[in-house]
Amino acid sequence: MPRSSNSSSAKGGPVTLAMVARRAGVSSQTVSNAINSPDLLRPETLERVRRVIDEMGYRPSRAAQTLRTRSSKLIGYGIQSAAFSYPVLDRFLHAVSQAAEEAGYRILLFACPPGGPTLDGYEELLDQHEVDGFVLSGTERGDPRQAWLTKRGVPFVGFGRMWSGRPIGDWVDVDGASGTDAAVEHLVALGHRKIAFLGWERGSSSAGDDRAEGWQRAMRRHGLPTRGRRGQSSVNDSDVARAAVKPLLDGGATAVVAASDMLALGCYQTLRERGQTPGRDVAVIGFDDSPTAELLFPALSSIAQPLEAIGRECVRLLLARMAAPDAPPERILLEPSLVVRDSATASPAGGG
Amino acid sequence: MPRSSNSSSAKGGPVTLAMVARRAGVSSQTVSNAINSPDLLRPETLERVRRVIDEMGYRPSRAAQTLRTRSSKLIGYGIQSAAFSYPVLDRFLHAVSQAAEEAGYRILLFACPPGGPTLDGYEELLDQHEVDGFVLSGTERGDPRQAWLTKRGVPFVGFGRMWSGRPIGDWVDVDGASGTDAAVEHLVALGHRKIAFLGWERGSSSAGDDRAEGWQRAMRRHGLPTRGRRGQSSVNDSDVARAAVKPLLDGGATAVVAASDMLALGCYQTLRERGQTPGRDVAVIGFDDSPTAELLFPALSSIAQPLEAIGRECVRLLLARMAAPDAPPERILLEPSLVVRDSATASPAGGG
DNA sequence: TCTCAGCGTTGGATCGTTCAAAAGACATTA
DNA sequence: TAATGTCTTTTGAACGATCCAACGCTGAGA
Repeated sequence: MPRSSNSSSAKGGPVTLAMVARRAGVSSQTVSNAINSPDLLRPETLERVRRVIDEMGYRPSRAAQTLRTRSSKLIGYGIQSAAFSYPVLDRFLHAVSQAAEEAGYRILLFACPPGGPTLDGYEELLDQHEVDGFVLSGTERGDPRQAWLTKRGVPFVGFGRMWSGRPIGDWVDVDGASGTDAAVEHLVALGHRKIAFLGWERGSSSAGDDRAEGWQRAMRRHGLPTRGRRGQSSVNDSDVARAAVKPLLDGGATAVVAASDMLALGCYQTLRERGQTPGRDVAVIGFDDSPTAELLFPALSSIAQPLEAIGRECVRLLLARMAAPDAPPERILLEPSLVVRDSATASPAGGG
Repeated sequence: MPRSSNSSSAKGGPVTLAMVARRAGVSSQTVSNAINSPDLLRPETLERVRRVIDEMGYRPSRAAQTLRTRSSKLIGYGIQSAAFSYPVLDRFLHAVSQAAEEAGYRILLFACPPGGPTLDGYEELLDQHEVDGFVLSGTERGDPRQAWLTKRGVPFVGFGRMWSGRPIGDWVDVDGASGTDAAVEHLVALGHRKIAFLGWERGSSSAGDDRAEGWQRAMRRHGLPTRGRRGQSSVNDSDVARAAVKPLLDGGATAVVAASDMLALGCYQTLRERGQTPGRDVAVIGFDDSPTAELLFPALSSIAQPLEAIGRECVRLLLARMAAPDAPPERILLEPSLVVRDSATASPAGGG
């Protein structure tokens, strides 16, 4: 089957609908139908048209489709400045892209200025009809995007719960509380009782609060005290992170559950500085399962997010919203999974 | 100045060229000229049209522009499967996006299947006129993309030298050799003589070979032997990485320069396993300056790539290629910078 | 016999923009 | 006055697809 490409570099320019139509001896509308509503055609016509499409290597022009249908089949994603580094962004983007492509969509990147996303970028993309919807991430309290997009009737989905006052919009999130809960369970089973939590400042990050919550409820369930066992670091400051670990260790903690792998690393640092060995003297569990986790010594136990599923669900919810703008919002909470490595396999040194 | 938005959610649909024209009392072509060739208009007409454009919040429809001009103002970037994790991808993508936007372009993501990029994704994007060009990364020997794109006359730029036989195409790369050379210089200044290099298998990665080369030439310049001081790990296997470090340490190396932060971490692991402390017993320098480098204990010295500059140059070269398809190829080699942290500040323990 | 819905297909209008070329305005020159 | 040229604006036709309203024909129901 000689399937030549629709290359515009080949002589004669791109293959158009009309060219296919002429060669197949039908009108261009019929060719269009062959692609978009094959059931309208008589089987033999369909067969013939399809063969010609294949022979000529025809592919519809996205620009023309977009102009006519007013749908670009593009999904916008604002990529934040690297200030707040997200170690698994590459996997997330790959997952979203792949899921989008399976539905005939693609991801359009645009740069969000440092210091939090503004609405300008979103407005420009919309006004120019460049995108059909958005995937948001890093949605925090006070983020104006959700309300603004909702008001304008723009489809969007958030990766991360959106808790600006009353909940609005669709989102997909990971049940962080469930993850830290499982981490505590694992540590308790090993015999740990003094389990600390190292997170961010209360209220500064909703995901952080969520993860703290899981730790707290698991501790309570086992009748273990949490008082004085919660350390608060500021976001993105490794010095503060290290300082925040100290009172926890001074309090005799034999295990630390951290709200991110970065914080877990701060914990490693402080332990090393004191001449202690992470994993042996104090068990550590991180969050995110970033690529470096398994390369550390000892290998860092961490709570892995199901990124492929997240990407899939984001796209699914977004397409559903486009199809039914007035349907009730849908929220998906996915389970993370605890990846146990050497940093959390030992029982407490002093017996708990 | 009441600048209302071009929202399609507002009643009446989007603002078009014709609507602006009617309101300004000119033809739509004149409005188009006001935007694309302002010098054709009489100053007072230009002023009036511009005011109306601003009042109505008009923004040209990208789809219509694309259809007419045959240029989508989009740049394709194939994001590889997460198998080969690249820790600074987020910073690279942000940099490229930002640079692209300053030139009126945006980045279109598409998922490359695991196991190396295929041409299908590129062909589809081209045939549908979705992109004007590509940014490639992870270009290795035997990569068919460069030759294929060149043959079809598609503009592209590589991040990473493209060494498939004779060089083709434009690229931007980091002078890895210069980076490892500087690392050796730094270590020599500290008094180290037995400086090992931990890289990947010879020939498996061109960037890896390049980085090895810099180490070798610096060693030779100082009259230091390199024999038996080069360790070879396979890509992406931390066990092999750890094993590869051992002979280097057994050989009495007091410092290790690694071809990536991942490999440097393997080095940390092996040292810890032997009860040694990285940075104190053996100096370690990584490559990439991934976000975790400064969070390790001791903080990992690393060679940082100028990602913002890389993004800017990629876009610049790509646009130049589009403007002049037959111009001679341009290659940019950027200098990385050594970031010294605790892992490489001590003189050799035994005196070198 | 007449109407009418359904069949697979078609022609024409349309989406919003830019290109090419014609047309108008105005001053200059013969 | 008419011809010439320059500067500014308009007209008409694409770009390549989809939407809509019909086409002529058949068979079923009234």
